[in-house]
Amino acid sequence: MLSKKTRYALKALVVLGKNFGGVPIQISKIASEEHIPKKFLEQILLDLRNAGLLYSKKGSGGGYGLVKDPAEISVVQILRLTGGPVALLPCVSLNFYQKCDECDNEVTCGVRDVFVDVRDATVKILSETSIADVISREKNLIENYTQ
Amino acid sequence: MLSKKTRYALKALVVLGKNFGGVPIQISKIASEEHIPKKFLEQILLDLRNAGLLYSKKGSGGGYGLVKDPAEISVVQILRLTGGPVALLPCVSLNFYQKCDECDNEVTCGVRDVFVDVRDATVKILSETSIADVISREKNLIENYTQ
DNA sequence: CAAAAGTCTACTAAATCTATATGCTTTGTA
DNA sequence: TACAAAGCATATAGATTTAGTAGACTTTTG
Repeated sequence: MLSKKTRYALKALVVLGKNFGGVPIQISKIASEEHIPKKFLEQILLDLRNAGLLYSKKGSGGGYGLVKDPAEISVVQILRLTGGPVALLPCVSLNFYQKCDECDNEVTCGVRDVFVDVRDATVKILSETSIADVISREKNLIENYTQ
Repeated sequence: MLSKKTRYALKALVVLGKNFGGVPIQISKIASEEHIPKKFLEQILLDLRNAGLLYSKKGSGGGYGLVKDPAEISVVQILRLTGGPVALLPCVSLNFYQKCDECDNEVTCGVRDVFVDVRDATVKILSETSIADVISREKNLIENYTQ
């Protein structure tokens, strides 16, 4: 399960992605639109800023914006930035690897082997999907929904 | 991430699967072989028994065994039994669905849409993989490893 | 200068997960 | 028949993580 942090980050990036090229958007605006606790969102956006994904502008008229085109930001990148391992087992995680304490030899572990496949499938989807893709999916969904 | 409970369950089922058709195996044996806290494993196997997956035999010479052929037990089934939602978002989970509190309309949520795909890919793999498959994967891995 | 907005750190509350403890029941066998 | 082996069941403790809150500070604009 993704953490709320990750979910909120994705939601916020979609908002910022739609606004790419425009004037900065305030945390409080994103927070109220997306029903995210403002103080929590502050921390999250700060993280994303420190990771180089967002720029920020202080003072009146300030806010946040994407540094890169939303098409250049993959969903998997956000999961990793916000601390969410993609893999379902620590011993299978590419970026948050941890040895299984209960495993004698993980190289010959059948369970692990299965979850390597799961990880690969997940990473494939999430690395091929950008924030721009999420936005366009949303557009399609709204079209079909209101039809 | 899968819980320890789920991991231990899978490990134990692999042991029991290898022994399918034989005499019952004791909790303590599985626990020591797989480095699983015995008391914890007791609870887990009890759950699996109550779910109809295992039979148990009390008293001296007792233990646990699989009710069904390991080829008939899918990995996804174990995840679900041991409380591990397969999906990465609650609003996408087939068996542990929960509404996203922050979402106005989940039907038109682009983020959700992406994770539906992830879920489908994961469920496909995990439902097509049985305990017997895990065992045969393990055999192959050992062969290649010792070569 | 005042208000708007982000920055930074610390803390707390709640939930969940992992593990342990305790006492019980059933079964086989000496 | 007594005793030991083994599972059954529930309660509880401890640890970890997550989610959210608080408060004081800095920068920018008007």
